[in-house]
Formats: sequence, structure tokens, C-alpha cells
Amino acid sequence: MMSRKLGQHHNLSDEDRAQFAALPFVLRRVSASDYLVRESQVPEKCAFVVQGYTYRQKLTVNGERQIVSMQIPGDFIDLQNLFLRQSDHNVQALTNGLVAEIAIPALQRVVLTNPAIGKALWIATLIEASMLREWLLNIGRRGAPARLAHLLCEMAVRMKQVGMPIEDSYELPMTQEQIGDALGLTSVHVNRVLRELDRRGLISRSKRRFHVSDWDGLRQAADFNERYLHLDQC
Amino acid sequence: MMSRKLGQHHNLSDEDRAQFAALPFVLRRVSASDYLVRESQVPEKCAFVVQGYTYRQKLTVNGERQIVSMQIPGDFIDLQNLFLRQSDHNVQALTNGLVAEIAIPALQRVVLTNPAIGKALWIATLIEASMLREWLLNIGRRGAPARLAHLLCEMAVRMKQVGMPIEDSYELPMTQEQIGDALGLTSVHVNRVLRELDRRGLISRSKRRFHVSDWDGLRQAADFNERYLHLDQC
DNA sequence: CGGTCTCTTGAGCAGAGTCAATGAACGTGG
DNA sequence: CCACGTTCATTGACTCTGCTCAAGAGACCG
Repeated sequence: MMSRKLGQHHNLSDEDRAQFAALPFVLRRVSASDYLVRESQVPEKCAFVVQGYTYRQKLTVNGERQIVSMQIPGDFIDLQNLFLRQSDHNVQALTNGLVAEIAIPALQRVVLTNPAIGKALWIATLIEASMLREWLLNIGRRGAPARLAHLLCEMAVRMKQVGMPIEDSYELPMTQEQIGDALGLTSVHVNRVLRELDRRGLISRSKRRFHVSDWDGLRQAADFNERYLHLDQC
Repeated sequence: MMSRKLGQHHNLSDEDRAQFAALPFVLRRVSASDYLVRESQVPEKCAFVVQGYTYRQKLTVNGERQIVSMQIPGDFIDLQNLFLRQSDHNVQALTNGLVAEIAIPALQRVVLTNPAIGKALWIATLIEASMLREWLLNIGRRGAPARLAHLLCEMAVRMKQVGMPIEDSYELPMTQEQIGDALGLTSVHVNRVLRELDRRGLISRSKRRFHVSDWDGLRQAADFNERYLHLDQC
């Protein structure tokens, strides 16, 4: 099951997939808000999301939080710890879920000796960096409505890509405070901007489910171009 | 000379360094503001900075620019293009300088077959991603004075690490507009905040040379912690 | 049923942006 | 060596986006 995720995304041969699947791993259940990685900690394993969602975050000394990326099923949680000795940020579970953990030495060995798997994980890492750059552009240079619309577009596209059912609506289980932390805004302002997008006829909401009434309009409001997701190479 | 850079930073053995140095490469002279990589372009080579500075940037549809990272001598310019088919951002020269270009297929081969070199470039990539995360925190959650102080701290530490002479002062050849684009601010505001840091007794300036009168104060104002640079692993 | 977390909304404030004008520095060609 | 044009830095006046503080309403849970 775990190899399915990777194989699906990275065009591995059966043999390579088998080699990846042969890695000893542990499935672990996690609860919303659990810490999966802590900054400054020395990591021992690499994990990826099997079910549910996680996010990476960093804190200022004043305790202000910035969410720097979201992980959905199939995404690695801490590939950065594969070769770095000390974690440079925190990872928390957004929802209850399931993660698969692999011991770092074993994964290092496979990555450095099996070119196909090595390449697949290189690509995953490079795409993650690309998303970070787009988030920097989003937070640094777009106004609040565009930022929010951009997040909604990105999450929808990524979820659709891993086979989750996104038609006109989808569930994004983030609180408005978490959305604010991901966008460099306050929860109060997120609330107001959500209602603005609603009023503009782009989305409507019920609980944490978003109905997108006008995808084109939303994309346009977001200045969204999916090139940075490198969908053809996942 | 080019292998010196990499070897220095990544503890390679003589043999590995020789193998890296054996890669065919081309030295190319670049002028300030030249584009080295363009978004949506299909890359053919990977380059690193030998002399001078470069930066990565992305644009919104409205033409607003966000600089997402800076490269100093020894840094790769487009390692992301090693495995991604289409570039997702632009790279420009900040100053006149010199870059070394390596053909992608040759570099791919070495990276996937020589574990020591592979690991060294993995680490470089992961550190770059870590810097992107810190920049997100910086832009998303810190006020203008802290943001600016943070950039000044980061550049000083990185330059010192590659052996550039930083005592109490150093040259950062960015215009105030470029600084603004790196921090998600306008050049006007950068100007005002620079004078504020000056007034607070943290720095003084002459042209683009910064004299740091109070390193501890600057670090504190910046909420700067160099962990994210993973200096022990460069 | 009470407690907690989240969402909503209003009023007032402030950090950063916009617009505009002036001056300093620098490179170029005559 | 100087005149000129361009780019960059500086400053003021005014605006506005997004923040702070605060309070109330739902929703959910034990």
C-alpha cells in the first residue's frame, strides 16, 4: 500500500517499487495537532502521509506561527531530515491520520544506490522547494483575497491529483486561524476575506467544505498557474 | 577551482572531488541583471556561482516581483533544473560575475551513481529549502525592521562562511528596491526602516556597505537563529 | 448542561503603501 | 574634464490594507 503511493507518483518500475516496498517501515496513527517533528530535534526516521493531512510550521520568538507547507496523502513529511542532522522546523498533524515511518539509514542507502528511487525522491524534494517559492511570492506580493484564493486553488489541484474526489466542492479541514497562519494573515482577516470571496460569487462554504462556484474566476483572482506544481513529474 | 568550492563545502574525498572536477563545464561571464534562467524555459545545464551574486525571483501577473533567494559564490543557481523539466522561476545576476555551467545529463549521471557527490548535492538542495522556509516565516510573520535585520544577518553569516572578509562591515550590492523585493516591502519603506535601524544604533551605511555596530542587537532585532542554515553540513 | 473552540462582526488603529518631488551618484560621450 | 541622462536614495503628505481588541453567537463534546 505504501509503495502504491510512491510508485503512482513517480513512474517507478515494478522492480524499483518492490525495492522501495521492501524497506522496513512502521505505520503509525496520529491525532490532530500531534507533533510529528520538532525543530532542533535530531531525526531518526523519515515518514510520509498515508491518510489525513499534516503541515510544517515555524515560530518566531514571540510565538507567532507561520505554516510553510501542507502535506496530503502521498507526501513526505520530513524528507529534509534524510540528510540534515537537525530539524529546522516543526511538523504537526492537521487531522487524525496515518503515517508510514522509515528508518533514515535504510532510506539513505536506497536513495543513494538505486538511481530510479533516488531520482523519484529528488523530484519530490525539488517540487516541494518550488511550492515554497510560490508561497513566498504569494505572501510577499499578493493581497489577502488573492492569497486565500491561491491556497484554495493549490489544495484543490493537489488533492485532485492524488485521486481525491473534487468536483465543485471539497473539504479543507483547516481552521480560519490555521489558514491565516499559512497566509501570513490573522484569523479575523481570513474570515472577512472568505466572506468577500463569497460575496464576489467565487466560492460558498458550509463548515470547512468549500464549494467553488467559479473555478476560472477563482484562478484569476488567485493569479494561479499550476506550473510550479510540476504535475507532469509527480 | 570549481571543485574547490564544492569540496570545501561538502567534505568530499579527493577521489570524489576529482570525479566532480572531471565533469565538463564551461565558465561564463555574466553582467548585472542578466537572466541566467527564465521561468517556463526547458533547461539544458546546471550552473553554480563562481564569482559575484545572483538571485531567484518570480513575478505576479501584475508584474510585481518577489526575490525568493540569493546565491553567493559556491551556491548552485539552478539545481532545481537537474530533474525538473521546466523552470518554475527566473534567476538573474545581481552583479557582474562568473558562473560554471555543467550539462544536465552528465551531472544527473554523477549524482545518481556517486553516493558521496549525490549526498553533497542532496544536502545543498535541502539547505536551500530550509532557507525558503525561514524566508516564509520572515515575510509572513515579522515586521519590517526584523525582516530587514534578518536579511542582513543571513547574508553576513553566509558570506563569512565561504571565506569572505566580514568583520564589522560588509558589502551587500543590492539596491533598496531589490531589498524590498526580497522582503515583500516597497523600496520607500526599506529606506525608512534602514534609517530606523541606523537610528537605533544597530547599523550604519556608506553606499551599499553595511557597518554593523551591534551584532547582538541586530540578531536580536532580527530574531535570527542560524540553525536553519545548517552550517555544520555545508 | 456547561465548557471550549471556532466563527463572526464592529470600532478604532497602525504599519506599510502610494504618489510625488528633490537630490546625490555615476557612467558616457563629446 | 565637463554636460547630461539615468539610476538610486531620500523625504513628505496622504491613503488603505490588514491588525488589535472586544464581544457575542454557534457548534461540538463530555
